[in-house]
Amino acid sequence: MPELPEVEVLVRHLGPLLHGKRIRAVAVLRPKLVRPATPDEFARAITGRRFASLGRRGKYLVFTLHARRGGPALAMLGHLGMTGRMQVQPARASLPRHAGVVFDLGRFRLVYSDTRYFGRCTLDTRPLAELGPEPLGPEFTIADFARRLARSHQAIKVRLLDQSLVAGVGNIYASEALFRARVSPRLAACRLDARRVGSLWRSIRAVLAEAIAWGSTVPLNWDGAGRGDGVFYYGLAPGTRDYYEERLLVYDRAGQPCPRCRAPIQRIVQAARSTFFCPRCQRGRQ
DNA sequence: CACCATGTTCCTTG
DNA sequence: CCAAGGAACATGGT
Repeated sequence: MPELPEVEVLVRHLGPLLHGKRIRAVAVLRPKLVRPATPDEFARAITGRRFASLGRRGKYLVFTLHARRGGPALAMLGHLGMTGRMQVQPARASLPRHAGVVFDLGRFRLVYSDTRYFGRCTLDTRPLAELGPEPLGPEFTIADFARRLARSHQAIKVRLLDQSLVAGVGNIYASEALFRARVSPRLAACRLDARRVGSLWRSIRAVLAEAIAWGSTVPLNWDGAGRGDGVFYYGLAPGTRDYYEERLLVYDRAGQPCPRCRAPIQRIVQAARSTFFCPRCQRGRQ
C-alpha cells in the first residue's frame, strides 16, 4: 500500500481511533512480522499498555505506547512493505485473509494484514536512525539535498529510492517528481545542475503534499473490504475515477501520451524497478 | 506458463 | 571501507 502520502493519510485516520485505547492482548499470526523479537516477547512488551500517539517517519508508522506503572514509554514501528494494511475493526468482525498481527482493544481491534508479508511490526526502532530528512519538514533543504546528490554517480531515479537521502519517496512518486521537474531519470545524480536540483526538490515536496491532500479528501473504505481501502495510488475509491485519471501523470502509463507534449510515455527498468518518464520533456542522457 | 507489482535487506562484485 | 547491482522474501493479478 504505501509510500509516504499513503502512510500519512493512514496515520491521520488511525490516530484518533487508537488514542487512549488499551491493548488487552496481542495475537501474532505471522511471527516473521515482529522480528527480531519473538511473538512472545513482543506480546509481553505491549500487552496492557495504552496508545498515546501515532506519528510517521518516512514510510514508518510510529506508535507511542504509554508507560506501564512508572516504567518508560515504548515506541512500536509499523512498516507496510508492499501490500501491508492496517485497520481498526469491531472485535467480532471477521479477520482479513492475511492478518498478521491482531491487537485486541476490547470492543475493537487493530489488525495488521499483509498479503506478501514484506512488512514489519516491531519494537526495534533502529531503522529510524538510517532515514534521511522528512521531505515535507524544515530539515529537508536544497543545500543539503544538492550536497548529497553531488556525491553520487548513480542515476537520479535510483538515488531517490534510497531512504537515507530523503525518507518516504517510493517508486511511484519518484517517477512523478522527476516528470514534474522535467529531469531525466537516467541522469547521474552528480550531474544535476543547481536549477534542476531546486526544481526536483520543489517537485518532490509538491507531489507528496498533493497526494496527501488528495488522499485526505477522497472517500476511502477503511474496513479493508473495497478496493479503495486507504490505497489511493490507483484512485479506486468509489466515484473518483474521473479525478484519478488526472492524478498520476506518468506512473504506469507506458505508451500513453505525455500530458505536456503528447509524446509516448516510456517505461524503462532501473535497479530492477520500473521507471516511467517522457523522453521528450525529460531530457539529458537519453 | 510468463511476467509484473507500492519495499527493504542481504550478498556479491568491483 | 564504499558503491552498485541483483536476488530474495511471498502472494496475487493479468
